[in-house]
Amino acid sequence: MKKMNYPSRLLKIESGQQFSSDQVSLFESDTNYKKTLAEKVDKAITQIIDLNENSDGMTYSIELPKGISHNIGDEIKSKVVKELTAYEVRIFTSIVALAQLAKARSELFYLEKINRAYFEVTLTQIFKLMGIAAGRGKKDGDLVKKSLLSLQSKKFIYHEDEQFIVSPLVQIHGYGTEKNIWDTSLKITVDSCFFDFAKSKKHTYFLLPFDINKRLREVNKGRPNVSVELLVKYLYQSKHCSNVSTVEYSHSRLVDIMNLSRYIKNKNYPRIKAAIKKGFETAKAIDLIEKVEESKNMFDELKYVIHFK
DNA sequence: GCCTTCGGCAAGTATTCGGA
DNA sequence: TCCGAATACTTGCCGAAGGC
Repeated sequence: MKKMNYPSRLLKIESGQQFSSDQVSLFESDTNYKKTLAEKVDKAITQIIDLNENSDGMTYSIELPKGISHNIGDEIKSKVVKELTAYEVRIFTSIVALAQLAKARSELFYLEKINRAYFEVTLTQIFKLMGIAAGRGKKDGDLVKKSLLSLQSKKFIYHEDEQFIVSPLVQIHGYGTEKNIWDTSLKITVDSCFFDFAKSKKHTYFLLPFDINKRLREVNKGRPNVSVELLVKYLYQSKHCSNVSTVEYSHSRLVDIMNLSRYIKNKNYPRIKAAIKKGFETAKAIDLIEKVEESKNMFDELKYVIHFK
């Protein structure tokens, strides 16, 4: 198996794009809808603050999707909102791959009542999919463990049928305390958005190479950039879902999907272009795209025409 | 003169390297 | 194999520069 089926829905949640503009306008116009969401979010925030105040060294947090305006003060936000790191994005990729491998071995179990899937993994398996060579030191193990823990203490907001869900996407149940951290089996449950591929809907997933994290590590040294990792996934999605060899992204769309508003917030505008450039350079380096041309769309806005390999 | 933007700095984070 | 140091890169912040 060379490629995994990556659920499009998960990618949307990762990049804060889980609500369409139609849904966003519904939140703004439909008071009932808005109230339901606000109540859920408020409840989650209270819970997070509570947990953080009485915590065991863990930091709990929430991801707020784009377009959903909610009255949360900056002071509260700084306490509860923590953006996804590139490492966490890579963990998502690894977990999707492992869930799929478990499914192929009939070792993935769907728990209907909580709409989650259960399976078991080892740190060695996660390591391999993170692209880190086996037999590395304790420090690397701690790093992966830390990201896993950070992911499970992070709540995401999304939609399941007519229901709002505010919940972690990945949860680890029963961490092994054995000395051999590498081959201890970790009991994991993931939300249903991890296994959308099980349904027969067309284009609810796209193909992503199993060794994508390894390739990304090879071409980019040092601390990884979350925007670059997200763009690469979106480009794989575009390639999978399109019959033509080129695809166009407007500048503002890239700012959205790459979550570049963090630079706008700090007025670091040059970093936006730099991040986009680095994203394309990375995609070229992993042989995903051939070249990118800059052009203008019908609204005279900057757009990028991407030629796939 | 005020506001926006830039660029540099320090702190934080991930990775590699090399000595014990 | 482990651990700290060095390296590479990101991020947040703040003051200086520039435009209106």
